[in-house]
Amino acid sequence: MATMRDVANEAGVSVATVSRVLNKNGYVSQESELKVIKAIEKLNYKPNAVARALFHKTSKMIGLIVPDITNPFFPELARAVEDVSMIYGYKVLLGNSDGNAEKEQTYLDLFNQKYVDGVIMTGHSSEKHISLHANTPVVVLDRASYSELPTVTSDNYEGARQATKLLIEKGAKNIAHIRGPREITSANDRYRGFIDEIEENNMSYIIEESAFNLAAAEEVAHAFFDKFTQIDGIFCSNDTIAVGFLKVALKRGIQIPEELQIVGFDGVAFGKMVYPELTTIAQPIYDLGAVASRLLIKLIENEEPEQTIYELKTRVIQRGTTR
Amino acid sequence: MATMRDVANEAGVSVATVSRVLNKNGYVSQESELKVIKAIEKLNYKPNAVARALFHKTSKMIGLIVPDITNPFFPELARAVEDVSMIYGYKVLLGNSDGNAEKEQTYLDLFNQKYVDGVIMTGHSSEKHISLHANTPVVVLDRASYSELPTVTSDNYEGARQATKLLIEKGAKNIAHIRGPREITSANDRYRGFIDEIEENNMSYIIEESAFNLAAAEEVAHAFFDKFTQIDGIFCSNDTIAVGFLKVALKRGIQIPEELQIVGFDGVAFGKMVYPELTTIAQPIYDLGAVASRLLIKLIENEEPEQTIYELKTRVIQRGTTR
DNA sequence: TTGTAGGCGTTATCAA
DNA sequence: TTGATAACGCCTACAA
Repeated sequence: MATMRDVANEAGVSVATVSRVLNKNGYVSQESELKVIKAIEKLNYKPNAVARALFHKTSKMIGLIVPDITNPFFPELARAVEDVSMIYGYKVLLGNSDGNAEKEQTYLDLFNQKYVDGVIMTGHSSEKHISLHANTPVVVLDRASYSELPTVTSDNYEGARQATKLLIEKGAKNIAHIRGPREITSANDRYRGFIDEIEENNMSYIIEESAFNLAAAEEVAHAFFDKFTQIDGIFCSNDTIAVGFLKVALKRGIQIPEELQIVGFDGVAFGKMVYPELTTIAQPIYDLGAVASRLLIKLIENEEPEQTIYELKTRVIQRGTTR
Repeated sequence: MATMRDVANEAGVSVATVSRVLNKNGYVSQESELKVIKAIEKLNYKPNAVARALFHKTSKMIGLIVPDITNPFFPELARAVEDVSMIYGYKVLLGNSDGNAEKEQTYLDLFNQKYVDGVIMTGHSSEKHISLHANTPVVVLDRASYSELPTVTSDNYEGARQATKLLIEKGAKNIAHIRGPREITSANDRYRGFIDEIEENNMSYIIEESAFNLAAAEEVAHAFFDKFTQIDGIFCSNDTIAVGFLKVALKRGIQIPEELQIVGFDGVAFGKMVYPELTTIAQPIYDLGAVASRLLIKLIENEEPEQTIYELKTRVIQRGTTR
């Protein structure tokens, strides 16, 4: 690897001059500049990011912590973060926390040691624990906004109301909500949205709970269908649960959407892979990531962001599991 | 952030001594060691990874290039890479190449500038282009082994034979193969496996081609079912295509698996989300990533690896789309 | 307009 | 057993 020194020698100037043309600051004659540029090309010189980081205490890297990249919600988010980071010249360091505060802190420490310029945290572990180098900005994604930290979420409450309203409009009379885990803020917001909408319509309802994974959802679904036979509309707290219910319903010969309508939440890709395709409340997943990255980068670069809390709108996607 | 200097001052010794206790090399008295350890704790000192990297020309980071983390095959791979890297003290830098050689090279350059210790490349762009700092090891994942580079793949050829054999065993008489794009090595290997198996059984067959995405697959499927009505078994080059065909078949009222059996390839998570669940040839996705990381780390640490080419076995998973 | 030199935080060499 | 010190590659005063 060629160094600045090599370039300087090749061009017959000092390293300072090379640095000047590289960073376009300070005076440098046309002549010198040309020589330097030629030398750079000839040697295929690329500045050493590590040395730069050491000097600037800044690395042009951002850290991204997700609970589990294997969860279909997060790849799209990660993709967005990477895309926009790249545009602004930032690389992304990835960490899976499994929603575990200790692992989260481990990554935070690692990130600090690497001089990452900022971090995006998603997931639901309590953020009381998080300790980061004082002036490293953090933005929190898809998590409660009870904190002081800049936050980007989608409007889970309103989304849940949309879901419930849709079911009612489509003629469902006996509606159930399968809520997600109580530790997860977004699940709670969706629950509240459901309740408020249904009560405003003076309807009765049923609540069950399931973890956000397929096996759990199927188990809950079996028990559910054994117990309740009159239900003709289900709003599930996310698409995974919805698909679990859909599968079990199909297996039991329940006609979808004629006898039973199902609405999910998230808008992940596999909603289009099942048949009938899943009606769902889509979060703007890519946008969440993109907005979070842009916000973070503004924070990093000390530009005053217009806002520091974003709550993005959800969108109703009507497909085959509603009439 | 406390530096070594601070620790040295606090402990009343020189930075050299601090360095010695940190790296456990060289002589240092019990007494000094204790003082240093205390100072480290008191100041909550963490060594600066960037300075270390600068000195050692090594960063304890590995670069991972995937075509698109959004493609359901890669998150599990990435997770495996991250898990085992973490165990050995390596962090992972992620890049999406979109199968584009130029983007790939961009990441490679970035990685070089950051002193990454090794890189794992997946996807299908030609690797003639790849140029990396001479002694940075690379392992290639899920790609042809026509190269000199250390490679980890699964046995696509044999997997395709398993798929075909299964269809035949289950009584399919008129079998089609929906092959993947011709630029993709694994698609070609699967194609060959299909052909060889079917010819050994003296059966006739039909070949169609589809890109590896749902929309394309559905389109191909519609045209396919318009044209061919006798087909009772389809082996699809990956699970996405298989799900596309399944959806269209279901929509057309074709009984699965009674009238038509479908076998996919990959074993990704959504195969269990559809109903009937997808029968498939599973690649050991997590293992692929884990094996690749371990191999890479051995290469990085100059341990002689036992082998440099791995071809992992696939596994037949019989579910609902076969009898 | 250009070059010299010191420092970013660590490590390793060499004297003491 | 310990401490100066040079070096990793880059950047920025400061001097020339």
